[in-house]
Amino acid sequence: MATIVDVAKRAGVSLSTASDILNGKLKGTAATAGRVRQAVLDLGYRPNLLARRLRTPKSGAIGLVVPFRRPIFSSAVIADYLAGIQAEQERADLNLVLASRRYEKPGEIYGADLFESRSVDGLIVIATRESYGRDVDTDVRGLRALGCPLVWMHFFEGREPVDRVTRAGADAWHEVLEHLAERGHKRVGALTVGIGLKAGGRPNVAHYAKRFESFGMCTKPEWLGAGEAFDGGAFGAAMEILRRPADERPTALVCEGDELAVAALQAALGMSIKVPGELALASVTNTSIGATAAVPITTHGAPGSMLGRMALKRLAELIEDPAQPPREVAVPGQLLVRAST
Amino acid sequence: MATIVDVAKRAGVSLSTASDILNGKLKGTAATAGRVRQAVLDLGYRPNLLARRLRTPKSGAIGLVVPFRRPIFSSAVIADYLAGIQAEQERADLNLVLASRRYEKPGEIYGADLFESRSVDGLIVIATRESYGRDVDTDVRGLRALGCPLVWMHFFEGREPVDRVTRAGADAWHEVLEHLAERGHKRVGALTVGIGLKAGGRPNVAHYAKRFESFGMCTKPEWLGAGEAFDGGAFGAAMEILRRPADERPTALVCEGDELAVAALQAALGMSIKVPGELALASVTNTSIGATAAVPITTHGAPGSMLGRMALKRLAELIEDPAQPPREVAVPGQLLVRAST
DNA sequence: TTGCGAAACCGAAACGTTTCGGCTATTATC
DNA sequence: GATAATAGCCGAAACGTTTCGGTTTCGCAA
Repeated sequence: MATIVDVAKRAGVSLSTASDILNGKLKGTAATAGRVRQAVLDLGYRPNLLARRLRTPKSGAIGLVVPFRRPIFSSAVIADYLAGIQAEQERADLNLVLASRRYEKPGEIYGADLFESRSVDGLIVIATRESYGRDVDTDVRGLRALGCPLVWMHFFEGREPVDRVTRAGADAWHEVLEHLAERGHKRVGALTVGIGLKAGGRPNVAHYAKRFESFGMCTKPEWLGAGEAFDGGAFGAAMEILRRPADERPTALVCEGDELAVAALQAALGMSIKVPGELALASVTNTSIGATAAVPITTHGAPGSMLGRMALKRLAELIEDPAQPPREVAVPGQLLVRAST
Repeated sequence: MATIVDVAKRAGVSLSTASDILNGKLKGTAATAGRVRQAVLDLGYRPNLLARRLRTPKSGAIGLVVPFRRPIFSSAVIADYLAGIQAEQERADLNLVLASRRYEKPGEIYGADLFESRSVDGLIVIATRESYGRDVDTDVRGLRALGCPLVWMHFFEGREPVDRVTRAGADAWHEVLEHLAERGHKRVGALTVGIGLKAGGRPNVAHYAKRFESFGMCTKPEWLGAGEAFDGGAFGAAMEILRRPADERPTALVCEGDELAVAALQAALGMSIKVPGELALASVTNTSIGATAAVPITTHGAPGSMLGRMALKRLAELIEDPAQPPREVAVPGQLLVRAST
């Protein structure tokens, strides 16, 4: 394969001139510049990124750590993040290196191997429920000690300050409930996987109840264990709720994410319950699948792809200037009223 | 960060000795070897892979091309492949570089940029429906011209010979139908996305019908446009089928993949149709989600993760010895009878 | 014509490895 | 105890870039 030396030789210039011209450091005579560019075309020269990166300290790639046990990419939320990251990556001309391992050997730190071997300039960690129980503070400290730029996404249960991209989420429940209250709903159910409002993986039932009461609603929240939601559990839970007699059954259901809402939608349609006529459905976490459901789901918040973009942008900043103090980027959300309410 | 020079200096040996010892090319005296290893620990030395790969012609990474428009990772099939690829990658100690772009600029070849810049040693292309209509032969030829080791997965509509990993799939329909015939089913429906049996994206209805007839079954296949399946379309189609009066409704439903079968399952459960009592369900493409459904789905074929593993293994072979003629690795499948029939 | 600043161009060094050929010390063989 | 074979160790070159510092050339004003 052609190297820059071949190009230079063919163009009749020195190696450094060729390099400078190709990198725009030197304009050069119209004649020389032309010869160099022509030589590139003739020889089909493509710079060897390995060599380039060896010289310039950046690797031009970022690592994506998605600790997983099940095939985690099948989650709509993660897929949305990924879509955003990829879109931004294409713009920024960075490579994306997957490090979706389990990192469960003792002492192993999320993605540290990639950074230490200079394969990547920084990391995006998308911590899923799989990392529950893990002492993520150790990861954060370990990576900081290495000087590894890091942006954390999704669940974080540590105490260490760390750069994160989150949804400005505390208001989602509020705004969705408000919306349902305006529509006159009094009996409202909740379908959640039992995380998000309180650390530890269990829903704070009292907390839910209080929020609902403040809108004059009564509720009976239903939740699923972590993971169940993906295995048809959400569908079953929705069926359970909807099988109640019509005057006990909620007139609206707030779900933690669009995936749950879609499951509930399918349960309702299967039981010939009209949406939104007999059952309104809303989700508090916007996901791409909500928009394309049989009845598009009212939801809240910025799309996950936006969060992905922000994460990559922030990481690029950190790589540029690693000395910045950790900062949480909260992407503001808003209510997206769709057909399901 | 410490380099191998620092290690050598600290251990009091020459650079090349340190390198040889660390790479096992040289055993060395117990004393020297010990000093070198200790120096590595003391300094926290990690080899700079960029430099290593510059010297040795391998990059130690493979590229994963998943042309996508929608967030494609949310497909259970792709997620399964990925899981297998990752499992194998972890074993083989290769990096995985994502190139999930659209590659839709004219003349752009799947993943060629990655290979030309020596970022990867080879490519796995997972062509989804998104690449329909693309002239994939150009991609195959282009990559071959570059000398890029290549393994193709999933849909392939080209003529060029190419290394592929496929399911030994033609028999899946046969075996599943046979199984249902043994169970005494006469009225069997089919739910498919309309590809696989014939190029061009349309199902060959006559072909289906003939197969069914050979088992003494009558059928009325139902199909969905590409993409619809993911947007709740499968669920709707299943509902449509199941709403027919009980003596017209099929007693069994064969679905193209577990995802469709799960959608049908949910539709059935919602309509209080017992599975498998009143409706048997089977899929002809094994996917991880079928096993964990509310009623585990009878399915056929090797799991997608196995295909992923095979693809990576084959690619590793090709990287080792690129001169091999293209070969199709067909992973044999078998019927997996589960609760749904 | 002279002087001067800017631009063009070049050679060499550097990035951190691996590897090749050669030298020396050690061990094995007779 | 002499010689051959082996293992230990080393210096230098190489991988393909970018970049630094320098020299030459050019164009323009005085």
